[in-house]
Amino acid sequence: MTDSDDPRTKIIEAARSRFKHYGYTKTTMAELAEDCEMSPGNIYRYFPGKLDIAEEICRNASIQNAAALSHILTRPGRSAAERLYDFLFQDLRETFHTLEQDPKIVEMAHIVATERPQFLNEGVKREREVLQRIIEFGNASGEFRVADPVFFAEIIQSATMKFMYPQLFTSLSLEQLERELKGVYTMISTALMAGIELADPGVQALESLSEEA
Amino acid sequence: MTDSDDPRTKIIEAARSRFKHYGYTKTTMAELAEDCEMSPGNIYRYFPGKLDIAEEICRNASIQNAAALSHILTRPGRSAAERLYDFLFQDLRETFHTLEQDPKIVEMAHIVATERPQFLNEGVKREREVLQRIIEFGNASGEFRVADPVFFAEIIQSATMKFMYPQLFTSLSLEQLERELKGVYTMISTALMAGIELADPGVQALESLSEEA
DNA sequence: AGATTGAACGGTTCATTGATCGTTCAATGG
DNA sequence: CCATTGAACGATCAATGAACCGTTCAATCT
Repeated sequence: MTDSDDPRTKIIEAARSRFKHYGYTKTTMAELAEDCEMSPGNIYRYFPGKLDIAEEICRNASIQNAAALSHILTRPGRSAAERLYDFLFQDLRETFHTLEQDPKIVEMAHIVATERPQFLNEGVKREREVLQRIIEFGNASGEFRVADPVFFAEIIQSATMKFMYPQLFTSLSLEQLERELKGVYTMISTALMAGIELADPGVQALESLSEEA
Repeated sequence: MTDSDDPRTKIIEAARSRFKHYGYTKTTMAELAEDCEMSPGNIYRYFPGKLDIAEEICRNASIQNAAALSHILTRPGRSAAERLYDFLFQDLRETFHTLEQDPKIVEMAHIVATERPQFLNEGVKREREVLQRIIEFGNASGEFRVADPVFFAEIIQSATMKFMYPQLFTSLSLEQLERELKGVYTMISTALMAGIELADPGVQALESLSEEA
């Protein structure tokens, strides 16, 4: 492998292993350096700091997750609604299981999300692009009638936030989450198929509803 | 007033004032007792502990909020969709402003929610009953066609969770939250009007969708 | 000269101790 | 005899100082 010669990937791999087993805070730069057979100072030739190593590990995982989700787009013989269903449930189950079975990963993710608020947006945006393509697929096949797929993808993310970061918000079991997600999915797909006149800047039509009678 | 003679309400009022100005943790039972002109020990004749006083203050606020929301049901000349809109936006604005302008209230609410996990469910249930009646109103007027109003009220709460506890989850401005909420509202009302065959135990029909092709 | 080192720096964390606070209950008062 | 007190108890919190860790950089090596 040409990768393991690259000091950057060597550091990333050593860090991923240590962060997973001992946690981010319990891992010292000295230990990391020893694993890579270099001095602590030398790590800083490849990364600005410890947090940037964790960020890159999380980003790689997020990219891999988004890639797995994008495969839903090319599965043969599925309707747009079915692809949306697959997307939502695959994402829920995937994140639920990773967060469930190791708390050390949760710790790292939480620290990166807190210290680098912009990072979460990246991942959300990556997933939104897949959602958007599912909606456009539905529009093309005649299944959906959505005016603004970009904005509607954002709305779907708003409405399913509870299920995308499961144990951050609630302490519900996977069964309970899936039961509720099925309901939310049915509501979303019903709206998609009914044809929704939703557009991002078109808020004037709604504005009149908020006035007092 | 017959209320101010009652030691319980006297304690609640003194506590609300102190918790609001100095915070829950910074208020001591000794100070509370002094305000009520009694000994610290005597408070325990009326409340099991400090946390129970905070819980009752929060519960009163939640009940008052739910009562204000239930007034939406009797406003004259509004459609069911408009009432749903009022409900969602009134709740967002109300909680946003209280949490925004008083960090001490946020502290108290956060502690009560953490130490008494069941408490949040109470408040959610109170609001759900109002939502349910809005849906039933829409069914009766012919605007909506919802099979299971109780379950669908729960689904609306799942889909609008992001907006009901605004600053717990995101750091978005009120304007951004309202922009997204308008989108989610449009999606919900579209589904409601399209007529949704959603029922709580009816998950078999969806189950087949999750299988691989 | 560029790559690498590892000791030195300063900020943070950690354990220890002393004070404070929520809670209890034997003693007091009515 | 019941309501109320306030001192006493144990748990929690704040303050102190020491150890540790992330980061830097002058010295060293190749």
